[in-house]
Amino acid sequence: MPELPEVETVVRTLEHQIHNQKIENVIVRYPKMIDCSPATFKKKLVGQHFRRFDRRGKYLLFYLDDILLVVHLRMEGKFFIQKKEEPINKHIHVVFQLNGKNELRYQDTRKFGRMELLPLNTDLKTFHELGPEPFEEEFNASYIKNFIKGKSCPVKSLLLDQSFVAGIGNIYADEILFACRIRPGRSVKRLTYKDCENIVFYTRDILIKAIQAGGTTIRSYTSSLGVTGRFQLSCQVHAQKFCGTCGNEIHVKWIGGRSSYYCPKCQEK
DNA sequence: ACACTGACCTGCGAGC
DNA sequence: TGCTCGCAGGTCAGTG
Repeated sequence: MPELPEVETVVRTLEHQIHNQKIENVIVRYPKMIDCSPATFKKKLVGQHFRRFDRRGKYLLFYLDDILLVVHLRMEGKFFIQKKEEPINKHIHVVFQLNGKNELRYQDTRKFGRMELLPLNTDLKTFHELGPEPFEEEFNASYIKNFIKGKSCPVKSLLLDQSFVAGIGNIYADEILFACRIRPGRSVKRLTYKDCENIVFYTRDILIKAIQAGGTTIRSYTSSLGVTGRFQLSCQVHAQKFCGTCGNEIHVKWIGGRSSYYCPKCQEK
């Protein structure tokens, strides 16, 4: 699933492939995917060029000449650069026809992804109620201590809360907590200052390693150039049967509406 | 204000 | 074999 590292990989790959390309036409095949009418969407995008590429949390940011196109891939959203004559499968919901032979196609089996158009000067700091980026200095142990004051949720829910820190999803939340030796169900009330320091350290450590892996393991699909960095970080606990460290059986618990994987031996309550 | 639940979607695998 | 059912996961609206 696209979390921060995968979104980062997609952004950098697309930047390489379609920088300065012009949108000549837009076809919206599933209107619920966008935040306005297909006619408006098309009108605002045709004639624009892809000038700059960035990421905020799990959101992809495409800076065009006069407008900002924001895309959230949710669970299964993928971008492909394909030749215009290539057949369009039923899961492709938005097509950006570019100058030249190619199209930028958005595919999303479960139709969960969303696209929106915003002014170029949109304040990304408070955008979608997002918290700091994991690599910003603002995300530190004192910030965490302050954020959890008066709260009582499980620490797993804290990591998934995008207003706490932007970009962590279910898989990396489990991996970060394993590295910190904290059980996902532990209340944030029981986090020590040292735990908070560890959360900051291992969040960055794991995300950096995942980004690096994403940069090197992009898989090409059969007839098209895949732009989704489908890396799979070798997980220690998430979706594993046995602990990568002690070999103990991994437990799965339902926390905050998500399955959470942990090692009862390596991670403390 | 905070915490939890269901809706949004489709494909896949388990169980009958 | 063919059916139903539950699960996967990010975000947000709605409820308690």
